Amino acid sequence: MEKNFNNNYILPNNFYPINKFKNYLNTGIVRNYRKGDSVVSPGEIIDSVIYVISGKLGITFLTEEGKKRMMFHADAGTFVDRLFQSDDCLVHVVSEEDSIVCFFSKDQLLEMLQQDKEVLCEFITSYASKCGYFMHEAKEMALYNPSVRVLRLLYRLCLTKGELVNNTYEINIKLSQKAISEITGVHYVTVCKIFQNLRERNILRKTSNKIIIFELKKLKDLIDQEQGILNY
DNA sequence: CCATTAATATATA
DNA sequence: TATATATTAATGG
Repeated sequence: MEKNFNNNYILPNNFYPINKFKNYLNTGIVRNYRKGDSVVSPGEIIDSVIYVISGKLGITFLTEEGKKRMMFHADAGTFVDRLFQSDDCLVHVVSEEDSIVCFFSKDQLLEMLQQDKEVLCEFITSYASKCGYFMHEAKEMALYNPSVRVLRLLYRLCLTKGELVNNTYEINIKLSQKAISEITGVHYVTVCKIFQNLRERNILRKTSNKIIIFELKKLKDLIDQEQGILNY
């Protein structure tokens, strides 16, 4: 297991995978969903852990005004906990791709964790990775203003996933402005303006599947100023 | 779908 | 009260 695994969960998906659950699929209930299918309706109580065998689930919650907000995505190997959560918000789980999932009840889960120490370790590690993501999220929201949050996300992505290619950093990642908006809580129009601004300053450029950073130091400087960067 | 732009409204320091 | 951010709506790739 890598050291520091807990620090590398920047995006709300690909949390630490629990591969050993695959050995116990026969003890749970396996179901197939098509893209767009609802897996758990808002308010529905299923008292299970939903393990994603393949595909991807999207977990959103409804605001009081009835608007949806993304919480995280559960990729293959990760899970959605609908067992230990205290439910004071309306969570909606939707299949974002054709997916195969396995429902484990509390008894089935506890049995696995008791039988197999490695499963226990993976489960805790996976939960910790998700917990770490949301703790970071809470800290960002509390300490930084919207545009700085976007800059910080880009900076962190560069440090962790950036590759130095002839004097520029390339982050090979498919990340839409809308996704960045969901992660940072910054309105998507504002995200668009931020990228426009960064492009004009020749600090970085984003394409649909790549972010190229020309001036990492300038990016850092903007973050350290702790101000908004949009001036019109 | 996703990104851009403008016009307008809120929010915040 | 100036600046930052959100909202809405229209438009284009």
